[in-house]
Parts: sequence; structure tokens; C-alpha cells
Amino acid sequence: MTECWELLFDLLMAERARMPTIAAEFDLSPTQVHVLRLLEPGTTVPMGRLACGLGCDASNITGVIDRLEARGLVERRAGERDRRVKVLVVTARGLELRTRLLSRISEPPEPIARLSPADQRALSAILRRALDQPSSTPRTSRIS
Amino acid sequence: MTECWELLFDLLMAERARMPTIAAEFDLSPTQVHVLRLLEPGTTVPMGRLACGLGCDASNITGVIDRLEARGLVERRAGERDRRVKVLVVTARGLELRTRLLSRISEPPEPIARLSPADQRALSAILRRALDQPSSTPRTSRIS
DNA sequence: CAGAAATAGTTGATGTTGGCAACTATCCGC
DNA sequence: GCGGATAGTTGCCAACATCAACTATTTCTG
Repeated sequence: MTECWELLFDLLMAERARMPTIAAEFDLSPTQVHVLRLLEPGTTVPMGRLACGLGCDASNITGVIDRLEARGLVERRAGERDRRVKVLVVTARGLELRTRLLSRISEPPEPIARLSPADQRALSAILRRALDQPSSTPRTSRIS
Repeated sequence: MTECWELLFDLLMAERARMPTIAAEFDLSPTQVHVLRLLEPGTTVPMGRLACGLGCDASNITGVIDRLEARGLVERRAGERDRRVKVLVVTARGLELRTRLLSRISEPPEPIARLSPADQRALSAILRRALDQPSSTPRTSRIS
């Protein structure tokens, strides 16, 4: 039964343009949005973990953070225990933007918003079951 | 009730690395995969419609198609009614690859595959309701 | 019908992201 | 301490993304 995945995939593709659009509203790239999303306030994230979370090579992160840092949204700090690592924290400005960003992202797109309340509840319940269970193979990252 | 969209978004993000990985298996870029997916066999698609489907500027398509054509997966033909447009068709080679590609893509990822058959059925039903209804605002594209 | 306006696709410039290999600085185990 | 692993950076190059300008064609309008 691959049907439900195919439907999900269709939904995904139909909403594919959403992220770049939202990112552009905040003058960010999609990758930068993803980074900000992963940088939960009050926590510090080493760059390597970010690379895992984004599923891309560590060398890309450097440039992405460079640009975010240049805009004063993020800060690099030396790791305490290990001076090789550099941990990231959101600045006050970054946090403010992040908050607006996340609230914008969480607006459900039309196909979902249109569902009946009952369907929405059922969908939430199913997705929670899909996501909550620990994976058998350790996932690429478990942020935070 | 934005919760179910947030869950869906989490699932989406968790599977974000899937497409680039699959694309790489076929020596394609994610964008090229998307293009091949939109080129249903037996139909011809003008390049402009592809730009809509990908949600990007028309000028990008030129290069993407250039590379696909160079590999003999796709062919440009002059439009019949309007000689400005160039329509695309998959070649025999492209069709063969497309078939393998789509079957690979349709393998459900772990979180979905793990759902109980009942949940899968319920999910399919809900998603069908979400997708089937015609949109109130004309969508960016209506492929085919 | 002729000329203006619109449209499809391409090209060129520029910036961001993607991977890979090489490099530096630091840590860990023996 | 010395050798091997590890975190991040840098350089190189390919792919995509946008935008503006250009060509060829169509379509609208006077």
C-alpha cells in the first residue's frame, strides 16, 4: 500500500514553492530558514549538528552561517568543553525574526486548512503515531 | 488548529534529505527528477508550463532541459500551433529511467510504512479529500 | 493591413547552495 | 608526547535561483 505515500508526495510537491516564497518574504533563503528553525532559543547548537540537520556537507554551513552572522541574526561562539567546535546562538534580532518566521510557517496551506475539523484531528493523530515512534535506524539527526 | 500542518511540516523536514538522495542514485539533480516526473509519457509539455510546475523562473528551465536533452532523456520540439513555444517529450531512454525513478520514489519512507494498515487507509482518505477539491484561487499550475 | 503590445524561450550577469579535497587547529588514546 | 581522529574553514567547480535584456513570434488595435 504505497498509495498514501504517493498522495502525501503529491501534496508535498504541490506545496513545494511555499518555502522559497515564505523565505523571500523575510529576505532569507530556504536554507537560512531551516537553520533558524533549528536554532531553538536558549540552546546552543554546534555547526556540525546543523550539517546533520540540514543533511548537507559541513562546508556549506560555513557560508550560510557567515551570511546569517553578517546580518546579526546569529552568533558564533567557541565551544566550552572542546575548542574545536563553534556553537551557534540566535541573537535578539534573530530571535525576533525567528518568531515571526515560525508563526508564518505554521499557517496551514489551503489543502490542509480546508479539511473538516474531524479530518484535521484524525490527521494529527495519525501523524503523531508516524512521528513519535523511535526509529529503528538512528536518524540523521535528533536536534536538541 | 494548525497542529496537523505543523506535524506534516515536521515529517516533511525529516524527509527533506530523501529527494536529493534518490536523485543522486539516478545521477540526477532534484530539479531534474521533478521535471521527469512532470513529463508524463505520451503527452507534450511546453517549457513554460514546466516553469509553473516547478514554481521557478522560466530562464532556469532552459539550462535544466539542456542537461536532460544532452543526456538523451528529453527532446525539444517546435510547437505546432504556436511556433514560439517548444514542447518537451520524454525519449525512450528517458521513459525507461522515469519508470524506475517513479517506482523508487513511491517507496514509502519509514514513518509512513510503519503505520498500521488502518491508519494508512484513513490517511489516504483524508489526503484524497484534501487534494481532490478544486482550489478557490487558481493554483500556480495545473499540470496536464 | 500595419504597427504596437504581449508572449515563449534564450542568454548573460550575479548570488547562493551543493559536494569534494585539502588544510588548520584541537582533542583523544596509547 | 606522538599519531590518528574530529570540527570547521577554504578553494574549486557544477547546478539553480533571480533579474534584465534580447529574439522570434503571435495577437491586439487603430
